[in-house]
Amino acid sequence: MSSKDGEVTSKGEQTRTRIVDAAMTLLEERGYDGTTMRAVADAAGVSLGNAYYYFASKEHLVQGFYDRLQELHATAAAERLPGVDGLGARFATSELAFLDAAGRYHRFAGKMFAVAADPSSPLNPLSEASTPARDASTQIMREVVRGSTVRADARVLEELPDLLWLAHLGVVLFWVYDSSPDQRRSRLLVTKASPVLERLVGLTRWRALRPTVNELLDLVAELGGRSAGR
Amino acid sequence: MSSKDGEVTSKGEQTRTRIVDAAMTLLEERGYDGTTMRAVADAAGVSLGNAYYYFASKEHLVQGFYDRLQELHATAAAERLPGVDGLGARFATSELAFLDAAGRYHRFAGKMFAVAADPSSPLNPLSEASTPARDASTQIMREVVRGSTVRADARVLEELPDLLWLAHLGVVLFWVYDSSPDQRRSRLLVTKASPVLERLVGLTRWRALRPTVNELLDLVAELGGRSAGR
DNA sequence: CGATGTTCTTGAACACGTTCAAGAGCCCGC
DNA sequence: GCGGGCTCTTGAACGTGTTCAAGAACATCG
Repeated sequence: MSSKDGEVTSKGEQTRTRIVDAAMTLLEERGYDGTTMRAVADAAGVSLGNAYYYFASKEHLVQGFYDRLQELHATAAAERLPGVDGLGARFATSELAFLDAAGRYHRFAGKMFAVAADPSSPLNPLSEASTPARDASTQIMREVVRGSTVRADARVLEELPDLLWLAHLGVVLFWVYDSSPDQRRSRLLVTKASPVLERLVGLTRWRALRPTVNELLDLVAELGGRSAGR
Repeated sequence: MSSKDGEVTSKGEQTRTRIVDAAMTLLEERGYDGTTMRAVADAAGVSLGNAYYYFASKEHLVQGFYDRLQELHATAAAERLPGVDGLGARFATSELAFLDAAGRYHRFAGKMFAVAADPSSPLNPLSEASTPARDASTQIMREVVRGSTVRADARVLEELPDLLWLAHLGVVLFWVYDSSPDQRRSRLLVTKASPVLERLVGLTRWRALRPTVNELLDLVAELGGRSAGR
């Protein structure tokens, strides 16, 4: 693949990194629209065409940012989770970690989200290209569930990480649209909703609710974690 | 407003309509990206700049399409709802009406959705510009609830139209990402989920669930129907 | 060393969404 | 009729994301 040896940073890889670094700086400085491919190329010291040699599109370039945000979330969550017990508290911890990590990028989160919402975009959370990012995210939720002392219906317990991932998407959605200062309302949502979530999960052990719970789970299972894809 | 009399179609209004018509035809024929502003202007028999006199942006133009789709949904739902009794059945009827009306545009629904997902877009369901469309949509849900024989907790009953609107957004979301032939899975979702939804609503009358239900409603109320906006 | 194929780089070009100054058409009061 | 102020219309221009043919730099093999 490379000329030299097993060294990770071939010439091309270095250029690629320079481009991503330039892009991240500009994204934070000028937002999505302000970050033109020409500006990125200039800042990275390469020609416009060269940037396209490494990244098929602006969206592919932005995915680099997206992946890094995911990492920040995973790291922060792993740091804070130990010692936290209840399911609700653990979920809240994870989500607050996300809000802290993502806060500085909130101003262009909307644009990012819009780009990601396109099913044909590589940034789409359900797309092939972001399978790693999605897996990393559900992994966090698995950790949230595993360390908790929650009791629930067995099937629910099994599906819980995926369900929490959906809840996380909901939080992200709310956060993206949150125009309150410092996104306080998003934090409010997380702290208020988490106990309710825990209570709901606990309720699934009730005999009388079993049929309804099973109906719900069947529904989720049948429609598949991979949403509506074939 | 117009030169003539109370006639609805002034010169400008006619041109505006011609442009929207051209846009809808092209959207169905060529998809979102294929529908260039130049092509729309050509098809409508006006200059490019003229199209921008009537629509501030491509997104605003597409909103014309969006509004019409909403109308089609409302009309179709109003046609089919009479005689349908249960809440689940009524919701399913409304949603299937939507799926039928929207089906032909599914191929570019993703792009539309992506554009709409941008908080700064006029197409965004929570934006100022789409207040009418949103109201029209919740109106359908009010009708779904009003005609039904559902029994539920009083507060739930009051919030139900808004909650069903959220459920509708969920259906739309699923549909957008539905790549199954003829979007069969979306229809499956609607037919399977509607009875579960009815059952859940019915459960809210249980004494034992009252605290949890109230917690949930408080949460929804506090965070506001207008999502995270101030 | 020299030839050959691969990787990397360039700048020009294209179509697009959008803006804008300029003008055409129209209506009203005089 | 005619001036003045609207509404409506135009075409050129700008900056954008993206493509592409061409060449430079480099690696590999004889």
